[in-house]
Amino acid sequence: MDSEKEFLENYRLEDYERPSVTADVAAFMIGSDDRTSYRHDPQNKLLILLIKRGGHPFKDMWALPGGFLQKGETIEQCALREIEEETGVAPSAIMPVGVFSAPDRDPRGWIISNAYVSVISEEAVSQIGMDDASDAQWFSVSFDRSENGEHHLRLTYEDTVLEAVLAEEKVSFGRSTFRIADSGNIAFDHAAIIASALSALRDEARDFEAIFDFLPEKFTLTAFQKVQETIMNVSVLPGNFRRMISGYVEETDEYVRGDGHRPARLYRRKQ
Amino acid sequence: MDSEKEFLENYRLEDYERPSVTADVAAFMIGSDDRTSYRHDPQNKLLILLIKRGGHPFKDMWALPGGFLQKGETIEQCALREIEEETGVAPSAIMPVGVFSAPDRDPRGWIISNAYVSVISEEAVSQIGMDDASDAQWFSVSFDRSENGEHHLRLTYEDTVLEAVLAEEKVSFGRSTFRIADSGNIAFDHAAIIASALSALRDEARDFEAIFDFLPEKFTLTAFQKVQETIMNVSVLPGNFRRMISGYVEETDEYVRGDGHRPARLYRRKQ
DNA sequence: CAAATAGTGTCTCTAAGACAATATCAC
DNA sequence: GTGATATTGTCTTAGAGACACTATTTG
Repeated sequence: MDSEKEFLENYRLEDYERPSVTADVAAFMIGSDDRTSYRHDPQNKLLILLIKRGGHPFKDMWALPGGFLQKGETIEQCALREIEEETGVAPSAIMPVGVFSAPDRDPRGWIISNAYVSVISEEAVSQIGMDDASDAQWFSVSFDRSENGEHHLRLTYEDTVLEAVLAEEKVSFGRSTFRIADSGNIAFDHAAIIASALSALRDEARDFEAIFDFLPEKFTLTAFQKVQETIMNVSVLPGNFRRMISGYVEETDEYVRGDGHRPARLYRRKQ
Repeated sequence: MDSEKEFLENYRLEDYERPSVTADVAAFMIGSDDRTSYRHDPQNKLLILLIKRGGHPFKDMWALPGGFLQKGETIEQCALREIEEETGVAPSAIMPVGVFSAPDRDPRGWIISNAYVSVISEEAVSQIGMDDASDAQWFSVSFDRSENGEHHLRLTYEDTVLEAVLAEEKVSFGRSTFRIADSGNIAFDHAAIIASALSALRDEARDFEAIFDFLPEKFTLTAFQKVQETIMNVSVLPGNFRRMISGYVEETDEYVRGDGHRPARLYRRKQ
């Protein structure tokens, strides 16, 4: 096994005038904690898929799933293909986040990354199952703004904690990008990509449409609300939430029972 | 001057595994009509910059300004550079719209386009001036949804009318893309890029932040409102508009007089 | 019955839409 | 004065936040 230095000396993108192009995907899922009592409903967690790198550069560090654009496919197809290769599941939704093209972002050379957010429903993944020893794992996500305006991204999987610090930089059109102050041992510039992906996800989740992609076809309104709260990191009073989404969903005749409290009606997406 | 067929036979992107990467920019400006009477304020028009192609493919057709990503620059820098090369003016704002990567979108070969929206203030452009015989011209824009759900994009400059028809296709996250039904003699897939750019611009203009990029430092509230209405293609009662933006602007002590009616106070962006 | 969630109703507050009324200038 | 835009104020309405109250289940 050669050193990273040796590896980089031997690795050489030939000097054409074209960059290599990749798609990197921030794939999110909503997971559930164990329930603490027979009647207490479980808490939700926002999870993101990371891959442990097997080779140089950034060997043994965690990175977003992604890969090179191949001839004959679109960049969206590339992003979908990469997620399916890693999880065995096709994401129910995909959305572009931005293009990361700083010339020095990849030590191998001139490689630009098209970043995507994708969303996978919990039931699809649980049917596949994921090996604990696998190099692909779901990390629990927290992303908050601290007092001094810095953003702290914290990704946790069992004993592994990746904690990155990012500075938000306002650019035109009222948009913002993230500059890495501390990569927290996340490979490449992926800490910044994850921060942008979370921002994009939260922006979209405000109009409820993105939420359905996390849910099965039929769901309780409380499940809907918990997903929304997990993504947005806010909380709404249940009565008000029901009123807000009433136009987006329709009743079914089915109920969920056996949870130690009043059964909840199942709803589905309207239209 | 050889034919397009001959040109394509001689043009050959060598068969590496990497695409060529371009930035194409939809650069918008707000222009003014002539005033119809001494006391009537001029109407506004939304304008977009197009370049007449001098070479194959799509020779003599109109296209968005753009060009190839060069080593050592980011894709945003490439987009800014292309606009400045064509207009002599640096855009006051730039925003990514999407990546267009269909394998057959460019007859020269595998070329993917990073699309950007940019905004240029009228005063900057009018100082430069633009030659009527130039291959770069500002086209007036109209973009509407017809009864059957199709979108009609109409770009006009003097006698030249480009009229494209696009179908809106819903993709995940409540987003939509445009498929070209009739390119209207706009080069490449640029009709779809322009439609996406207009959608993105209208999305952003809803929170007023994007509007400031079209305006000089000091402006009247009516000028602000007209820009917003021109972009969004809606109209608001003046009294209500003033109330809505009151939090975003602050008064100056200056007034605009000489327009055949009551002078208007100049405002500036707050903060 | 207790604890938990499911579901309904109502009061308040804010922001947007409609619209009326006044102000001020160039000609 | 006339016709245009500038500016302010008020009435109404729609929707979100707060909160109280009832309903229904499991252990």
